[in-house]
Amino acid sequence: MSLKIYNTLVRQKEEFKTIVEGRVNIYVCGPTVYGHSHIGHAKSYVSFDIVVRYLRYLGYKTLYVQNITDVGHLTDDADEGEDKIEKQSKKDRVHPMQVVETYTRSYFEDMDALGVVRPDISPRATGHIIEQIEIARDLIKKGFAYEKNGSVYFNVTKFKEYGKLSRRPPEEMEAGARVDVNPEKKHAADFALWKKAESEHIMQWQSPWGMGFPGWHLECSAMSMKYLGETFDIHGGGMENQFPHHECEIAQSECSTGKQFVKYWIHNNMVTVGGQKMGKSLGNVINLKDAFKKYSPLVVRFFILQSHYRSTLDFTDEALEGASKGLEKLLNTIRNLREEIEKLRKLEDRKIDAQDSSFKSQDSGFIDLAGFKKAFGEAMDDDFNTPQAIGILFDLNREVNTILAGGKTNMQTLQSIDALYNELGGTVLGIIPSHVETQTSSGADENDLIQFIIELRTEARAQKLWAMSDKIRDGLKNLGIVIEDKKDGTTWRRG
RNA sequence: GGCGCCGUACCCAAGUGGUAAGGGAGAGGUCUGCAAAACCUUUAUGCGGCGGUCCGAAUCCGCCCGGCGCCUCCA
Repeated sequence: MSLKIYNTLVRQKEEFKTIVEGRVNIYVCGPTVYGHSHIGHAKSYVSFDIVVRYLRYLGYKTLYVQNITDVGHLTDDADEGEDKIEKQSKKDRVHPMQVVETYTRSYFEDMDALGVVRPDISPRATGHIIEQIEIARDLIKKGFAYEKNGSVYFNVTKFKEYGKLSRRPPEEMEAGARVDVNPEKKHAADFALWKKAESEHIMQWQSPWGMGFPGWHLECSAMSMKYLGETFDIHGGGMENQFPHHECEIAQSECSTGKQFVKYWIHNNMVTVGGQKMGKSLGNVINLKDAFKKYSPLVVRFFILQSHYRSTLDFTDEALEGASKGLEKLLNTIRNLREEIEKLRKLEDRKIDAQDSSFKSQDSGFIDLAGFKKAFGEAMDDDFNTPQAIGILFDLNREVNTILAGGKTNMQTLQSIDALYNELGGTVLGIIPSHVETQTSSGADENDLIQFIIELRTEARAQKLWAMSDKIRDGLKNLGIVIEDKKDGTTWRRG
């Protein structure tokens, strides 16, 4: 088996082949930082996090670039309207760059919480004005763009392949255009590479066409090609950006270089809330910081990965609760597994001291770890099928629980299982933390106190004082400590 | 109007030609003082409907019904 990726350019799954052997260059459209991130961002960046994690897991030396859009993204994609950052800065009465800084930090804070591995390079549009001007100049020189009143527009009629990604040729655009045609443009579908700035516009730069600022699409071409080359392997982004954003990126880049821009286009689907699209105009946007108050970031991540990245994800309390329970089940097993390993380690130390070799002869249930690993890989190879991969983790879970319950274990098997969980659920999916809290994993005074209370309860139970022992258990539960009586003693966890 | 997606049990969700993964919820059982956890069994002769192709279809084709998205904002 080898990795297959659904390429929007050809609308089907293709075998993944890198441009340079063993290396992958990937660019993903980053956020426009004028507000806090919402669950749509979470779905998008968790999805691409999986792409990057899996590529690295497969051994590809992966360079991941994701931009921060801090200028040029207008409130209207038809090159009209205000700059989003400037608009927010007026609202908050702070400098645009303060808006940018505030929400960039907020973005990374949320992504870190979700376990999203940071991009290798997070370039900002304002830091690449020179590169953007250079492409605009080049396109004018080559006859693909024209200047009008201090603004520069790309002439879509000069690029016969315009529309190849979104399958939306410009001829068809004109008829159904909803927006008024900008009189500066030769064709309704022409888009801005550079916009003339009015004097009150705070963010503006010197250019060959006077003071102005870059068009939204241009930054991605400039920054991706600067760091990844004129042709690179993967470009990702949200489905809604297929048109016009990505279509425009292709036009600018390919006309400028004369080469193919990107080999594989990956687009992730959208989040709906209660069956409806999530959008500002509908007022149903769920910010991550709010969502995290109710569901842990790990639950949100797990929930996202339980559906495929090309499917829409419906955000409902019922579904999140289900995901929360499911993840708890998975992590419970990991906790029990690691506690068992801890227990055996202590036992082993003692036995070795006593020169008793009988301990090691204990047999364990057979578990086909290689088979699970293979099945997991096949799921991921099939266009990053995380729901199926998670299903396999649950299959593994059942077998591990059976082994743990049977009590016939040995160190080596348990450690191999733990290593596999770490590899598949940890490194690749990022849903199994390397440290799941156990009663032995942290040694605070509080833990000793809990242990002491449990001992008292054990004594009460020995005397069959059920009312008392139940009272202790209920009391601890109210404090967030869950007690479980097992064959060989009582364990506890924070629940 | 143009382009596209989806409809799988009570809920979420894989499966895209070979006879329905997984999670949640529910039911029964084992273990346990009880509980929890765990395990076992169980819950779609059927995958929106109707036709068609095929030895064989949830999967391919056609029509119909229903829901949604992009072409404004938004990942």
